[in-house]
Amino acid sequence: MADDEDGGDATEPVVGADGDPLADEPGPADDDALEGPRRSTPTIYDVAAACGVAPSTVSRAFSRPGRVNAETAERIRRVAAEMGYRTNPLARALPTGRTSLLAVIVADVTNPFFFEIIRGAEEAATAAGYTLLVADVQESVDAEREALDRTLPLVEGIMLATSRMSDSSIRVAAKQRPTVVLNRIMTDIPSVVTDNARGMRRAVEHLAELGHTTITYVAGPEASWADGMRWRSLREAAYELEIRARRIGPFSPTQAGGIAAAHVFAEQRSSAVVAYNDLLAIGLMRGLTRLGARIPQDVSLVGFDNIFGSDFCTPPLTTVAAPLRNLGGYALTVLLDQLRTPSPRLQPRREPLRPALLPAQLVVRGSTAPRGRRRAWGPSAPARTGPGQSPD
Amino acid sequence: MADDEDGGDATEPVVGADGDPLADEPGPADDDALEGPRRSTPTIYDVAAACGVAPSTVSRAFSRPGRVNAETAERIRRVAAEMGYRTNPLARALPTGRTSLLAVIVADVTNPFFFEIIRGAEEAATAAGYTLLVADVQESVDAEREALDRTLPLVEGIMLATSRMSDSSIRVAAKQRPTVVLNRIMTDIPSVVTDNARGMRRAVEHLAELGHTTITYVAGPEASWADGMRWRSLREAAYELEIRARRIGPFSPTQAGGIAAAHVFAEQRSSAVVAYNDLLAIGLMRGLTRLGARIPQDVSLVGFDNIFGSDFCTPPLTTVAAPLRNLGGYALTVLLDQLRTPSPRLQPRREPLRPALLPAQLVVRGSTAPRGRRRAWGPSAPARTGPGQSPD
DNA sequence: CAACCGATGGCAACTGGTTGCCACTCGTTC
DNA sequence: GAACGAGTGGCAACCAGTTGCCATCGGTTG
Repeated sequence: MADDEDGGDATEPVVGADGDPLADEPGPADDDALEGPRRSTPTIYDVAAACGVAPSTVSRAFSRPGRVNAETAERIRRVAAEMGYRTNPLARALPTGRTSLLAVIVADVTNPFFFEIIRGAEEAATAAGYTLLVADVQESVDAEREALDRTLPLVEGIMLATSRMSDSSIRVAAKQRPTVVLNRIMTDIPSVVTDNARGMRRAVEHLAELGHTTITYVAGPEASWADGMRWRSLREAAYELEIRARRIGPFSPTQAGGIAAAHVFAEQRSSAVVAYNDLLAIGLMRGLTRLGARIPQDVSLVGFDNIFGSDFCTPPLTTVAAPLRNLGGYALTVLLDQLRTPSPRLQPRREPLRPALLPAQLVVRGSTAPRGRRRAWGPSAPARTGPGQSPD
Repeated sequence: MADDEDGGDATEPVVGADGDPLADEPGPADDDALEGPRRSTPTIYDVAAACGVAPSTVSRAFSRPGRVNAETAERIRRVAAEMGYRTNPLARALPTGRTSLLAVIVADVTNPFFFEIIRGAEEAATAAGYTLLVADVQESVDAEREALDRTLPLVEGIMLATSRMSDSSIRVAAKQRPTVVLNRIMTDIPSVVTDNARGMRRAVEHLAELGHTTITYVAGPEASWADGMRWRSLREAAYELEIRARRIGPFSPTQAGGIAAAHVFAEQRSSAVVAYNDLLAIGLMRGLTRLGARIPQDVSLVGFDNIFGSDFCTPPLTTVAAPLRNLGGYALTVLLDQLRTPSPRLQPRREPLRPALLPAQLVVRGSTAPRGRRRAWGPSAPARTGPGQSPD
């Protein structure tokens, strides 16, 4: 988070695009530096000539420490620096295949769930000398396949953060490049996931301690693995703690979905709710508030993921925090490990690969409270005249 | 926004990373596909041999429509498709320099200000057949320079979304590749900015219509161009509409900065506030609420940018919406224009380049209201016992 | 003194496309 | 019948590095 945009000086309130921003009327005087902008960067051949050595020696001076006499290497490096030599990554990549690029494919860059994942991955990649290529596929399987097609030949490895593709499509990709999947478990491809089960367990314990005896799970999309997993975990935890568990949904995991869920929930209430994710929880919060319920006095609400914004909705959301930054960073580490050990990929294995489970953490904020006595709210309840809800 | 993460099946609650995820105990039976994973993709040479033509003909069949006899070309394409030939982008890029890559350097991927910008840029890039490389520089000038070093030789053009570097550093980069800057105006490099002046004007008019007579501007970072511009525009608009304008700050444009600003503001109040950006505004909102002020009854609050979350804080924030998606998309278009017209870059020009100003839009939500009568709030006011603010 | 060896540097092939230029064919025109 | 020109295809150079292999050299060992 932190700093923000710079801005433009608008002393010239000119609106609209320049028709041809680069049109340059042929001037008489200032064409002195005719071939100025054409200066291309020097190559190892130029450096070699300047040093009186062979190009291969220059190449080795940079990429094979020790292979060249120390003094010679030093001289070459000095001359190269003076000439402003920079090795051309494309030329290096062609024979070696080492592009120093990694790709992360995210389902939706505008979903705050991914921000910290990208940040974590980028950090780890940069630290390891790699550049990260972020591709947004806007929740489309076709776009994902195309992005993969485009980037696969370019990169040394790929990280699929929440792929929408089938397992077999993922395997096809993994056959070509080292691959790691996030938030999804595959037995033949390294996986990194949040420990949803434990996170849910913590959430249920928290609600139980507050005296709640029935929990409603507001489900996300049916196709989501996480959704199934969270619901199962909730049920198991509730069983152990002797609490009733119910389920409504599925709903789209968006604010709109949450608002829709609020109406369904109003028909079959409970004092506590766990939502599939924060976006849904926030929508639910808005919907319930509009229906006259007070949170957390009437309904305690728990979300999942701890995305940006879950701390400044009102009340701030209690949520099971996914270790987003670590998720991205750790997944990238797994990818780097694969790059370092050039073992045959996707060999049929005796025992399935075990996923890495990263711990979730329950962040208790303002949306959960001890169970109060029952109170009327909702469409059928008498209109409230409390301190004005904002006209939204 | 929309869909969200998939999830892992946690029937096997195994924690931690696999030591060596790819270690494969040498099995006796399944090594039949010995050179299976080693199959490299076919090249134009393979295709040429299969077709009985020269490699150059294959190359032209793909990249020079019409240059090759239609039947021959068709045959080549068919055979290539059968063999699964895909042109190697690296090999193509080496002689031509056409990598089909563009880079966008953002100051902070976790800042919601950038989400839609990235999305817009990525959309435009993909549509034009380019792949977008997103680099996050975490607000660090050094990291930005390094990211630039790393990506410049790889890409065909760069988009600097809110660069922290000096103008001259940007010019150095622009000398090497077509460049466009966002949220910053340079006279010799194409710029795309939000029309802050008009946006601010609309905000001031809105507050004036609500009866406010004094507006406090809560400033962002001093180094920010946008900040200076917004303050100037506010002052000018206020002057014309005969309203008083005041200014406090600078503050860090974060939620924390906003909370700090709340305390300063409490000392010298006014009924209306315009904040440098939404993050600051949201922090301010939280800070003021904690101090006992009611928003919008006691203080009307306007933010800038309309970032993710500004609609679900309480009350929802009235804000000057930057056309984020367009900003990214349009800037990318400008970049593509430069790529298409290979004119000399950065030639000294008679007349300065005019920036493209994209219109902002005032989004009126719940944080602004008609000016009410003065009411006591703040640390000195008698403690309020209103409907419980959540324990945050 | 011969054989050997490690250190060092150069040669040339290789990565996989692109493209300028030339050669050939065939139909047209003077 | 010669000259011309468009349509096609091939040759070979080129992009800028990397790397296997060999030659040379000085020093060491038997």
